[in-house]
Amino acid sequence: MPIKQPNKKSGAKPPSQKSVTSITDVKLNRLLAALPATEFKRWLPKLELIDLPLGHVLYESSATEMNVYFPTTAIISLLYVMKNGDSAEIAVVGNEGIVGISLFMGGDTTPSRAVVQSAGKGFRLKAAIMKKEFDRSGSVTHLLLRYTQALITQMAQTAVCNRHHSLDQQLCRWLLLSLDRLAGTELVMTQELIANMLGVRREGVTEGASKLQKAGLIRYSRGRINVLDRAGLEHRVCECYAVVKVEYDRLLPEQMAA
Amino acid sequence: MPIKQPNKKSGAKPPSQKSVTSITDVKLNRLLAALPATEFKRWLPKLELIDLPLGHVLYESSATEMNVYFPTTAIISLLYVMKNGDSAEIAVVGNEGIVGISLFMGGDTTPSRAVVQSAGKGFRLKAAIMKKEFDRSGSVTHLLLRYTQALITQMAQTAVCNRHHSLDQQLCRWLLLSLDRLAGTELVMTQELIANMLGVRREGVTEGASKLQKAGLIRYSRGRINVLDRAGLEHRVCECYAVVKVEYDRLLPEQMAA
DNA sequence: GGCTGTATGTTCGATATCGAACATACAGGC
DNA sequence: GCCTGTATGTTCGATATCGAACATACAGCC
Repeated sequence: MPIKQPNKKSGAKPPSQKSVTSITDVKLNRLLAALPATEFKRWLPKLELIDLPLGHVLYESSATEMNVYFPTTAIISLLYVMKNGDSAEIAVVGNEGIVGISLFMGGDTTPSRAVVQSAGKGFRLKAAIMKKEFDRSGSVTHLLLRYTQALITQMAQTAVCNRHHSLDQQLCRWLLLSLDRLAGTELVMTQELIANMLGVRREGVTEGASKLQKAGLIRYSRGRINVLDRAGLEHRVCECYAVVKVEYDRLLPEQMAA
Repeated sequence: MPIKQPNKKSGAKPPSQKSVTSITDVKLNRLLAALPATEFKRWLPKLELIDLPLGHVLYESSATEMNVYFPTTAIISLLYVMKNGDSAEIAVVGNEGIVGISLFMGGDTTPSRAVVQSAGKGFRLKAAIMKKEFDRSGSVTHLLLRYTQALITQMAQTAVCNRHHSLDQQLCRWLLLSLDRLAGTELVMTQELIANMLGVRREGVTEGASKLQKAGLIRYSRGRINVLDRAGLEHRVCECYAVVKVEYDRLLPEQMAA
């Protein structure tokens, strides 16, 4: 069962793309939507709507992280890059979450990199404001910490999945995780990029995707993947997907799971 | 450079093993030692010293977690167990940390299991008290969150390591992580158990350990491993060990890094 | 000092993924 | 409608780890 998404892409916003922050847009992010009214009102003028183009780096491994981001229609990938250039995604963040948790966790930075995996929009909040707001209200603290725990589960499960499951299964997991964070059924994503995220060879992804296409579950061509049979993917995926999904549903506020 | 440990095992406590909680013992855990004086005094009578024998399960995947634990001389392994019985360690906690973070993160439980990997002692604090104390003082909140971020780094790096590094390198990483959390240079641990933690075959560990022994870095026999050349291990280990080490030193309070 | 259980060692073929090199084929600009 | 770059497909042998079966060897108990 997919996380339902508001039926709205980056479009549907009339000529009013001025500096006025649209409440409707802000509520696309489910953490922001879950804020108590008081906080929501206070945050609103501080939130900057920004474009997140494919490949854009929100923060780099060792750099001081200056802001946090609340994706609305974009998907952000958190990945670790090693000295030799090898990389692996450790978690993915969509409109259910926030990018830059180390800011309120107290570390300011983390050794990971945050990259836009699927283009879209999101809101930015300045570091100083975020820190202050985190401590100011218990509900904000608890909301963000519950989200962080969900994220921890995703990371841990990724570790286990990397150890024990086949590339094919991990590809299904990755497709489903992305699908849950998108409005439609089309992913704009080359196999090369997927390989980078999963930390495997591009050829491996080609083989895996080819099997899925032959089975009629997906259809792809030149950087566009259409999911035709979501249930089919769920049938092939390893248990890791469900474990993470259940934890997200359990930990995130009611209105968010809907 | 190893994390220095107080030179004290489970021994060194005179006939006074009554219900009186020893301040010296409590301070063996570096999070507890870093508490502000006020909190330390308040917590002291609530902390129960307990034995943590090898293999003891502190909490199970789905069970409600009733307490948190501050290891002093014991080492706890956080592992995920899959339906088919395969498992993998996602992080290890020693006297620098706390077991049961999901309690104050707001989830109460996590889909992981906590097992004693190296016998020793630790302090237990009741769930209700922990929750209240977490919210009561900003310094406690921040101390525990900084530790949590360090833990997150360890998990993420484990995920990457599982993906990209050889069994031999991971074995070195595992030995060093354990060594950092022990007083001496001897690990009481069969190769079978190490295999379980790493999520690999026992034979693989035998081969890896055999190489290390032939190289003169360790010596082992029937469940006891002696590290003879720590620097040699550090020379063979992958970068993952250092990344985690640096983050722990950076994030944990001064007196802890010492 | 022999018995027994657990820990470690060794071997086999099977499999998944890798690394590299190269073939095809589509999309968009001109 | 052709050219070119990027995306995808295919093949090769090399390697690491697996799964299973079996051999050895030490420790502690009687």
